[in-house]
Amino acid sequence: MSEFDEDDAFEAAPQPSLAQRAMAARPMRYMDRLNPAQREAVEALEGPVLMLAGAGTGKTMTLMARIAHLVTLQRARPYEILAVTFTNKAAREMKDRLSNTPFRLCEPIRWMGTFHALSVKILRSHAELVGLKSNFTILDADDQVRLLKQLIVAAGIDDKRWPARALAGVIDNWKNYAWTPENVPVSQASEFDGKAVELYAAYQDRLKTINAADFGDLLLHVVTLFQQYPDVLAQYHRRFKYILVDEYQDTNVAQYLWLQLLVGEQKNICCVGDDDQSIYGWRGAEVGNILRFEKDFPGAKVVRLEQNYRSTPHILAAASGVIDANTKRLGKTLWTAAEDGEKVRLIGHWDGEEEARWIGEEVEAMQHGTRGLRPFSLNDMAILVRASHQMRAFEDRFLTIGLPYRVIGGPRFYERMEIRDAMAYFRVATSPDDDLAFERIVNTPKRGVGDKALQTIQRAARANGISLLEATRLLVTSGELKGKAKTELARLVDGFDRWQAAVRDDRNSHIELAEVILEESGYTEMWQNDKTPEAPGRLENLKELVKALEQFENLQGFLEHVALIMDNDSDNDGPKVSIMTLHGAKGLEFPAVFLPGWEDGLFPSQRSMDESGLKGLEEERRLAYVGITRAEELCTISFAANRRVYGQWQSALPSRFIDELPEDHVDVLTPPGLYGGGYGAAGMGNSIEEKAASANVYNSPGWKRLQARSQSRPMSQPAESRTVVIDSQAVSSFTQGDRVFHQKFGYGYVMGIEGDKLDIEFEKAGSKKVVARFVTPADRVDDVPF
DNA sequence: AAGATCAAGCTTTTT
DNA sequence: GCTTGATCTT
Repeated sequence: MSEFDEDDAFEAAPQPSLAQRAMAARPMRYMDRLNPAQREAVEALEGPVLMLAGAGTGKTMTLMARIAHLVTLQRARPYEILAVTFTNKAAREMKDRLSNTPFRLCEPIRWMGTFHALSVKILRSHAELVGLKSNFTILDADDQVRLLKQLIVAAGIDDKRWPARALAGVIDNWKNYAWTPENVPVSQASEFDGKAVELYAAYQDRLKTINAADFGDLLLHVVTLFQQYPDVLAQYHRRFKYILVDEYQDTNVAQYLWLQLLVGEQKNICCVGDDDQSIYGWRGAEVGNILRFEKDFPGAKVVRLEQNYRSTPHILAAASGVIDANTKRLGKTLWTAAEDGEKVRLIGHWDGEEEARWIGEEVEAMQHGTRGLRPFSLNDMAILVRASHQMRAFEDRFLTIGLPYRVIGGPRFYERMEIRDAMAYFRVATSPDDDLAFERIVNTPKRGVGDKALQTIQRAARANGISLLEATRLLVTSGELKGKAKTELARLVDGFDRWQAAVRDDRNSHIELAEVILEESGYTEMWQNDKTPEAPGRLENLKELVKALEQFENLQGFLEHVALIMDNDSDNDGPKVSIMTLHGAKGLEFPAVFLPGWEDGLFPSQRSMDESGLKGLEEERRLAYVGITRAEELCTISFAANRRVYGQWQSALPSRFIDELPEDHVDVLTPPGLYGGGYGAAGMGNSIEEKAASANVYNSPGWKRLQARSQSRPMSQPAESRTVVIDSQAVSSFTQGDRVFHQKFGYGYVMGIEGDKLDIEFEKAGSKKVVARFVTPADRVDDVPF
């Protein structure tokens, strides 16, 4: 891979690059945009620096200016800088922005990426030293659990009582602490019925034989590599003159060690973070790392960025009010020069559906400008939820009213069955020892291989110490397999021989190769013969998969990308409102933000509080802080009295965080469901009091205060009625009884037509009212909308 | 061995 | 309520 080319330059003397000379002509323009604190952070190049950067204080810009400064002053060449980010998104964004004005580094910072991505890069060069081959595959959580399950069963443990997922959790956690099986402290011995350490060791063994690493291993292996091979570490010390770390508050112990090892004598490390935005404690992140920085690096310079350029004063004040309730903080005071703007809006709803309905209408209204607000593009609006299952209510609603949306971080492209299958083929082709992948596709498409045949193969593999693929080859030639399974498997082994040879021969186009594999294996054919409504979509996805290959040099590079980078960046067509989790929203900003589901138990999440007590609650509070500070101009918080959980109705109290919002900065909107905003309440005979009593909701301090506030204010107008733009052509192209197809609901029949909506009885999803243009006649499923 | 029917567990967050 | 995995039936 080309990334490794500069290894040749490992020991070369620094030469001013073209980029540097270009910069010298127009020196340090990036400095012009910085405020004094930011400038201070940029200019403190030598020695350890901690940059405490509050939300929206221009952290990324400062970080990039620092990189530009290092290069301009020729302290380091771009490849001598190690820049670690927490997400791939952040890495990509920085790379993009660094290639533009005013930074304009023509030469990219090659060593910029997540801990995991950088670890892979390091491990590919030294895999043998940690017991892997350089073409090792990266297992995702799913593979990991499947492998562990095999080991649990093999150990004669009841996997019902001791589920593999739980063990995976334990092992992940240990890896977060960089504990190898030998290093797990005795205090942990009782985990998983006292079998965890033993199973962990077996798991690590197994990973080596199938030439694979899980996510935790990527960090762990680098740490052990550096600990055991000082000469290797010394190479990297010589290379990396400066280290920058983003989101330092999110680092776990393993990452902390990773950094400690990599920092050279000069301690040129700059860590950027915000303790108030530490929201990954559950994943092993240690806020302690950032709190302890000055102890770890005596003489460290600490710079605080406190001027916020993102949000209005009301929004900042609301966020501060919430986060102030936390106890352990380094302490920052955000301020802004911006004008007042709108207060944070707060609204209660009867149930989750009404909340979704209201937000849907509000989003539509805001597109055109409502309540004296400016119009907002859909791209400028986002709905941030605590847990991903909350997304469904919005998806359903938006689909029904035809509001374009995009789900960020939802079920991902690569997690789909067909993509995982296809990748399993690619994995075996590039890494023949990958038994897990082989197992996945050995009978997909159906090759007449059942439990019995598979067990025979596994036994042969274990007996001879070979991979499943080799074992299959053995059994096919020895004639131990019979019938359909024999001929089909012979073909499969044959196929892999050819494909593996093709992988090794780099004259081949990997794109064509991928197509050949999917074709010759019969995988594409399998879906072509499939008559279920999903089949066309799956074929479409496979095409997209092959198309995605274009951006990579080879199959392995692609597999690595998919394993590490889990986003589907595809849809940029037309404005859409975003739906994502609060965690997924970190680092993003939107002019208008909706924060639904502020109910105790949901947010703060009951589970967090049960498992981690006050610590958990404070992390939830930081999450609330992150949510509010995503908003630039308008922030709307809402809660529902009732919500369906597990299909069961449950009522909840408004979140305790609502009580923490400072009154002066909040505008209480009248709950439409309770005060005649349109749905439910009017004319149904059940008074507000009855509803309140039955739900036992409105006795909380939060609700009482809410009522007190709303009485002192004029009721705001219900969202003005809009004329719906009807695509009459689309409606009229359907008649009752038509068979239709819908992207989400599948096939169904038109039962009636109402305005621009069709009343459809879906085969799977039941009866729904759906906007006509989201439906296609069933005989034309090829050109589905979206 | 493949398809069908039934039960359980799930809903925190992600590299 | 939904999906996944396990068991049953052909």
